[in-house]
Amino acid sequence: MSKSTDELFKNVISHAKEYGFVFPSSEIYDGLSAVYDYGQFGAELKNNIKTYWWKAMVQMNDNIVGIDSAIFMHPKIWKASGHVDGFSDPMIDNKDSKKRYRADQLLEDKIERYDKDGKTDKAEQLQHDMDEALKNEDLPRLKELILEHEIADPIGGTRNWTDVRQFNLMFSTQMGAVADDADTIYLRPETAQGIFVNYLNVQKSGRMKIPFGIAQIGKAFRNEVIARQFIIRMREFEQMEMQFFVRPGTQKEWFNQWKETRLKWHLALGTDAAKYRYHEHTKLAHYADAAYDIEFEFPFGFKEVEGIHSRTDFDLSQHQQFSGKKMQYFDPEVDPETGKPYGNYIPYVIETSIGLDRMFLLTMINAFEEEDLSTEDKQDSRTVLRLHPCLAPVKAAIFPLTKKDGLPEKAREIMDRLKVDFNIQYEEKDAIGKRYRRQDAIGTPFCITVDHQTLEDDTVTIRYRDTMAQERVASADLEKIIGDQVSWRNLLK
RNA sequence: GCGGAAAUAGCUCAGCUGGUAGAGCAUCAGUUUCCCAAACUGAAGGCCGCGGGUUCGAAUCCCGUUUUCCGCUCCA
Repeated sequence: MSKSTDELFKNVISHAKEYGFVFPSSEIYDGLSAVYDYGQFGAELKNNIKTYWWKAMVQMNDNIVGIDSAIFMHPKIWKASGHVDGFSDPMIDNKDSKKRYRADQLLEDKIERYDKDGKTDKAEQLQHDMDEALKNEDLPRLKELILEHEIADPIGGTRNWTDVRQFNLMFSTQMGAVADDADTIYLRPETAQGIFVNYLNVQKSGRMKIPFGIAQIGKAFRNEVIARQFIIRMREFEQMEMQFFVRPGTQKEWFNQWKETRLKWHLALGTDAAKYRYHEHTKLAHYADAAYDIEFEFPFGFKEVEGIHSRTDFDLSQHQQFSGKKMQYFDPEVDPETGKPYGNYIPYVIETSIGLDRMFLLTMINAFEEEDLSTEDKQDSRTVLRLHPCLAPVKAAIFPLTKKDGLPEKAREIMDRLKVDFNIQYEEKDAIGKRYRRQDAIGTPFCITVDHQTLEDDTVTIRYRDTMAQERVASADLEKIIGDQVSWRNLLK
């Protein structure tokens, strides 16, 4: 990482905190690792990003509908999805080789070796001890066993082990007043399952015909071993996901289409296309038959912002098996090859899944500029967030040029008119230039100044964030001028 | 998780070999000015991340801990 990009990232983080975009969670108590809160402008920006996504996905596609499923779900769902078995392992690290192993697998290997060597007594004893320890979730005991049986790192060969730790990516809690294993439920580690388990409800109640999609925006939780780089990897984060249900055999086409559609969504914001790239997964997850990430070049390198995955019929099949409910869809359309309807099948799924917090950070980094405005006479600079007007937290700020002569009253009158349509700020403190710069720092695209001429002919000046140029316009035209610029039409057309 | 670095005002940082806590910007009140960081006057803001230890005395030295950043590792 070069020094300047490193600086950029730090400056964005400082800026985000200083101007009320992102704060460390629980900061007065020293913060909580990898948890962040959105401040007054951050919340607005985040909501605008959500709106852009929701409109582009749900409103603009008549075959996609949106839902909002609960964070708590039946625990069996996570068994069906593979999350329970995939992510609750006792792990141990070797301090010399820095390799991490599953503690139970190291012991299993040892048992096998005892068996091979004819030491069946030892094998049985160890098996018994291990089962006991696993059952009781006695992690110190697992380490004792590893030490007792002199198990060495298969790669490094040393026995310099850390303690055994339970790695479970899912947060768990108890439902019901009595703490009992049977009542353990999880905070969802992804929003996708909320869509899969509602697939039948939506399809039937909405009379949806394949191909169709279900979209959702919501929080997900992962107990990451390490979480760093600001809001790139958080323990509580927000996803915007869409699962698109298609006829088996057509998944490739749809996959390619969504891959392109989603990148276009990003580029419509005016981001430099060179900052984006696709990354193809070569090692596919157990559920996928194709997977691409859309990556963005953050100051610390390319990072995944969005994933487009072809999930086959894995999830719906699993839920059919675990729930005992049929997940099939009857497709009445006639197959030209056979001349008969396609009939019953479990749909294949194309998933688009974007990390909202990452999108937020991307937007901030992309918009952030420390512009040098120095002239020969004096040094000058400004910090400006060049946010797309649709995403800007505050659409316009209204300033009376001075605090006297009835200008504040006039300015407030205009604000009261505009605030019905737009998020507006009013400021009368400090010199006009300073107020302009303050608004630049939070990305407000327009500043409207009420001066003495306003009282005579009802015109105001409008000053543009990006060019810093000013224009005199009729106050009555403001709704149209601002409205045109912040209209979602600019992004969705 | 391992290794490295850091933590002092809202932000950026200074604070020497231990001896009363500092600056710039920002904030608030006022005067003045008025179209791009104005000036002046005044004010507020600090458990020097937290806990222990050494010391007559710790922001400063030592130990622990929390949080953050960097590298590895991890991320179905």
